[in-house]
Amino acid sequence: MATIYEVSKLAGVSLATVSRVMNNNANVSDATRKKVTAAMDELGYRPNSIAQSLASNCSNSVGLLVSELHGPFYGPMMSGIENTFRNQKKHLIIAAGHSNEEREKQGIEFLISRNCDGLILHVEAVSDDYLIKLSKSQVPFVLINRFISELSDRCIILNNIKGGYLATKHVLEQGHKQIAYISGPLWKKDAQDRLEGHKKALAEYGLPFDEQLLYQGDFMEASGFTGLKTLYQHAKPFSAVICANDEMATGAMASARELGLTLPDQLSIMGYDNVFFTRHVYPPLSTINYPINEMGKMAADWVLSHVYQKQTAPLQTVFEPELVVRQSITTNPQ
Amino acid sequence: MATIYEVSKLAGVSLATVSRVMNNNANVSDATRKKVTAAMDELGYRPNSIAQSLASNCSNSVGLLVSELHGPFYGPMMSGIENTFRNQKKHLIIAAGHSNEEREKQGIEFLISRNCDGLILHVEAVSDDYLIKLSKSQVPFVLINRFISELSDRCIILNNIKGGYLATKHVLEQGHKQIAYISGPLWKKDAQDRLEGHKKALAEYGLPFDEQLLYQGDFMEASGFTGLKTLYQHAKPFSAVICANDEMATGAMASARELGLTLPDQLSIMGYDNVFFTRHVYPPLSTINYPINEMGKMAADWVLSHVYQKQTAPLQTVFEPELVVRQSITTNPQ
DNA sequence: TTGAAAGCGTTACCAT
DNA sequence: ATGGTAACGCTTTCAA
Repeated sequence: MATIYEVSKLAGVSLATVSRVMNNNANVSDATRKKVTAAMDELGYRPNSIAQSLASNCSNSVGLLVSELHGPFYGPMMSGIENTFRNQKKHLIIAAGHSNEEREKQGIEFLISRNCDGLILHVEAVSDDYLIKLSKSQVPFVLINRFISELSDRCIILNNIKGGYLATKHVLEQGHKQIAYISGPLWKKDAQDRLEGHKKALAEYGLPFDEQLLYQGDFMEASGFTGLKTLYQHAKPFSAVICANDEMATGAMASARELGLTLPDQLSIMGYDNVFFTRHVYPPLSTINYPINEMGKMAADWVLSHVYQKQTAPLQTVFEPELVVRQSITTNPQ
Repeated sequence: MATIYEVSKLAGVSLATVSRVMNNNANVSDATRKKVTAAMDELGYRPNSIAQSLASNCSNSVGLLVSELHGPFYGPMMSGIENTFRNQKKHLIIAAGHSNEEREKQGIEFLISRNCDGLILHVEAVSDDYLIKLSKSQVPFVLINRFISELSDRCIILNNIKGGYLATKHVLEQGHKQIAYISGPLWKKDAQDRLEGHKKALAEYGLPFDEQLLYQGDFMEASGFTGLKTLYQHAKPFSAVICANDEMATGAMASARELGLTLPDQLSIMGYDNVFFTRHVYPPLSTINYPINEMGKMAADWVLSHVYQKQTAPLQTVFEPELVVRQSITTNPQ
């Protein structure tokens, strides 16, 4: 592999000049620039990005930590991010945190040890304090789907209260009055917010919130399954169940069928996230759109702007959810 | 950030010695090793991986090119890969090729320009020749889901003929005799193989293969939709349709419902890949398992073994598909 | 077992 | 506009 040194020799110029044309920087005369590029072509020269990184103290790499690489949620997010970075010649180093505190910390450590210039973090288990402390350190980072007031300018989030509100309002508008709710784990802010939105909509319709109609799940499919089952067996009757995410809604669907209910006639089900497979379940699931792809892009823009001082479209920090009506909610029940 | 130099000064040893204990290499006396680690702790020393890479000519990074970062197929593959690499302190640089020749080439170029020590490629659009040429160059790479005989030792593939055979055999065993087939794009080897397996099973049951019952799709959902529709409207009757992947099967399901068919009674549908959402469609889709997660891990092991000379479990190059029976195939039709 | 010193391939500052 | 040269932080001979 040819080095900058050989290029400089062949072109009859100094190292510095070659470097200048590489970074098509500074003032280089057209004549020498041509000489140099010709030499590069002749030698098939490729800059060594590692040497560049060392000398410039900039690795051009940004770390991305997600909970899982699989699953319907992270794919679109990573897509958006990868795309905007590649156009900018930055590269993505990806690690998984598995929603587990130790592994999230390890992942962050790992990314930092890889000399990432910046980090995009989708973390769930690590504490606010940890992140606040981290923010005092070297590496700049932006958070997706997490709000910490001390770090509010670097939190890219969805308005979950509104999303929760929209979901329940839609169900109410279809005439449902007895509505069960399967929440996420309530120590998570997004789970709280979605529930809060639910209550808000209920209140707006003059309906009391009934603890008996609430089941606390964990955002995973299985908890939707058992959630619906326990609600159905132990609670008062309800004609609709709202799930705090699509995975649980899917679990609830399976559960409903096992209970012998025909969907959506005997039970309406509402999801949240608009994960891609919700179109494919049967009946197609009504849900709340979570523009995770756009939010990923925004996180990438944040990094571009804050870490690399690039011009980007104006940064936006909170995104708005939208109702997606499909066929899992029945009208005028009973 | 402390450097190796400061550590050496504090510990009262040379640079070389510090380097030795970092790579807990060579023979270093316990005494000095202790001194050095103590100094490191005191300074909070973290090795600079970029400097290490430059000096050692090893970036400890491996490039992964997939078609898409989202979608049900690549997630599990990336998961398997990330996991085995992180344990080995290697990191993954991910790029997307979008099943497009130019972008795949760009992606590979990009990864190479990032000084990856090795590459894992899931490419579809790039030619065999290109890859053969690439194999003569510096970077070692392994291919997933692609077979090139000249490169057979670095092709990690599924036995698709067998998979296609298994799928059709299962349908035949349930008593179906008129079976339609929606294939992938037939210029792709895997699509060909799956179809070949289909024909083989048919032949085994003494049934002729009927071109009229074949629709060539493109592995995307929409083609399953239109595929079923055109088959249904123009072809002779059939009681089952076998799709060359789950996405198309999902499209076919939607199509069937639009045609007013009740599933699975009036039409049995078979998928391929066992992508995770197949459990959630209704009726749950019978399909062929594609152990993509394991294959990803194997690719990672290949790299570990061939690039980093690490000991790994024995390498396996072709994987076997398995039948997954759910509820989308009806028994004894008509 | 340890140390000295020459790289690794760039960038960036200071001259000219 | 161009060149000289010291970093960048580590690894890796080669000697001792």
